[in-house]
Amino acid sequence: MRARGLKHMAETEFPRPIVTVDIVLLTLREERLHIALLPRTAEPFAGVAALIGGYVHVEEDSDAEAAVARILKAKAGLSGIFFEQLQTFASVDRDPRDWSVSIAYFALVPQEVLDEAGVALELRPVDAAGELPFDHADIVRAARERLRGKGAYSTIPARLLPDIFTMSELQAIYETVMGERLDQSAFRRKINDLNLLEEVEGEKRQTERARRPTTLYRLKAPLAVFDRRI
Amino acid sequence: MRARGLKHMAETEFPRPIVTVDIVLLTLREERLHIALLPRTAEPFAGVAALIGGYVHVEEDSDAEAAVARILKAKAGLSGIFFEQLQTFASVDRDPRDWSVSIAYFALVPQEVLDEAGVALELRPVDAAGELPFDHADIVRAARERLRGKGAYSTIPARLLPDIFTMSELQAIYETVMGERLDQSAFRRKINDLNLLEEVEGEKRQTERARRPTTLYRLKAPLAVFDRRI
DNA sequence: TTTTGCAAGTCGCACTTTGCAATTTGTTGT
DNA sequence: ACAACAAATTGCAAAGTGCGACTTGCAAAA
Repeated sequence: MRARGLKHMAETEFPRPIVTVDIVLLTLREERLHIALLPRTAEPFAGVAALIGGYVHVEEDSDAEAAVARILKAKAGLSGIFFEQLQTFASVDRDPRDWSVSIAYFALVPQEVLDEAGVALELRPVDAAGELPFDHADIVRAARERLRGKGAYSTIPARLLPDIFTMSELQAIYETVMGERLDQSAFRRKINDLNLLEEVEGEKRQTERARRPTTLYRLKAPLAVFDRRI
Repeated sequence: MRARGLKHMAETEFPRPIVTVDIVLLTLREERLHIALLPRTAEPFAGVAALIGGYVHVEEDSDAEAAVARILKAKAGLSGIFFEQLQTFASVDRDPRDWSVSIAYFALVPQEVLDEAGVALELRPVDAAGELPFDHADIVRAARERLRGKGAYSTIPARLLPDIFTMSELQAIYETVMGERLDQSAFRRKINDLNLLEEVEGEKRQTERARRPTTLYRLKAPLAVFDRRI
């Protein structure tokens, strides 16, 4: 395979760029969105906190999603979480080594799942992430915008919650993702009209202090898209 | 630059995939969306009509958009037209030569501009494009969906029209892009409320047969996004 | 036992946005 | 003058939304 790649590079006379994937892994901590970062293990920027990412391994990965799944498992101990392609960043100056292509993904994980993964990730508030190497700050910004944009029209934000959740938790997630307060009665009406959820019977949950027990729900479908804003 | 690439490939031990850009160039012919294709000049699939595309030239292109602009100019005689990144297709089996990455773009061009370019492009209805090499059928499908999706929430469809157009032409474009009929009075009301257009005074146009002269408009901003569907 | 506090969940109503049908307007050809 | 025809507007019912007030179920405090 290696030889084959080099052979064709010679034939076509075109030097090839570096190809990597980078993952903007978002989760919720204390009501705020955070990105998960890892210290880089190699130059350039060795030791600096950066997006989870790595080279595409052409012998091993059948496609870019396979590379993402492999890297999430190996570097963050996560599998089966939601991710989707965000945007590709490709230019001569984004990496000091060479012309480079980063196929960027964004991924969402409930904080419970991240805790269980038991990997030492650095979490930073997504809106105050500080300095990041390469063009990772741009990538994070693009992810934030995409989540805000698609969040209002889909059940993607629910991927930040465990499978079973309350209506208030769902509303809080949407508020966080969209960065604005939502009216409670309108929110419930819309969610009910859209018929996205099913009640999980019999398992009313009590929270710390005394209050009316909450109905629990789960998503009927893993992903639903609607054509009006929530 | 070439040597630099090879040097680092050796250092990192990772063979690099092929990197290309492919462009889904859409235009309007007889009220229908068409894709513009070009016969391939090299193997594989030499002579077969395919998406406009080519290798990223790392010595020449500062980023992926520069590669797109270069290729559009060289292969289709077009410059200054609208394009935006669509999605990246990256897998071991999409190109028989090697593991390959195609950063796909979609572009919109008014039919008048395409005619003036004077390049022999093959136009096929986007919804009946027939056989296409590689995974180009998937890329076209993704472009069609993206246009339908974003079209309803932005002035992107107007990029299929000349700078100056009538309200009916605009409505017809939206109908074509979204694949559904729209109510005339509701459409006009919405467009006016959104305050996207400015009247071009004094240049009322007459069409073939006798009718009330049409007001002409142009977009105030090259691209506007709204949060309700047209 | 009653009261209080609190979030869950519902209701009513004004206001806005939409979908649809009918009407009016400006032009040319007969 | 009027027929024909697309451009453009109007009126109204139906649907969707924002907002405040109200009811419900529970447990701790009185």
